[in-house]
Amino acid sequence: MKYWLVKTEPSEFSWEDLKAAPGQTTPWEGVRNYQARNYMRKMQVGDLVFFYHSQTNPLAIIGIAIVVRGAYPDPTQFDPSSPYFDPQSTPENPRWETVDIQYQREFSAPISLPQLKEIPGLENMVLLRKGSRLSVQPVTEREWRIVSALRE
DNA sequence: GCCAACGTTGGC
DNA sequence: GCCAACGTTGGC
Repeated sequence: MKYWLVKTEPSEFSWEDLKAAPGQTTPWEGVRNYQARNYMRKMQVGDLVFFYHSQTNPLAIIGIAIVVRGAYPDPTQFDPSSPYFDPQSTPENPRWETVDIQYQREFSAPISLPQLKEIPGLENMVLLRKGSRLSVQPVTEREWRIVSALRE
């Protein structure tokens, strides 16, 4: 099993949206970055995912989701009415993929970015690296244990 | 709203 | 294949 972190602007798709989704499950659509896509390709059913809110207050990890379906072509790339439409992508040769994630648990309180920066052992976490913009990131097992131990 | 960091595009 | 220009992300 592997561990991951996904970033989202809550004005686009929030933790509350995930909880309210049918089956508390959503396709993680709209990722249009090759590195992030490549990580999604490595995601397997049962992998755990930190859910992080960006561009908001507080900047924080809110809870944990679980991968319930591994990578498959992101349907929004074929939909001309979608903001994620990619005219260069075809069903025969799709460029972008998505995974399905499901709500797993919510932390008793969000773990904020400033707080994470204080915690020994997280110095190399991708989220905390300067200029890191990756919206889908790997988390090491050790980082996962340190962060999840901060909350019930 | 600013701006640093990063990714992508396209001329050459 | 280089790299300047441009667009986007995201913390502050």
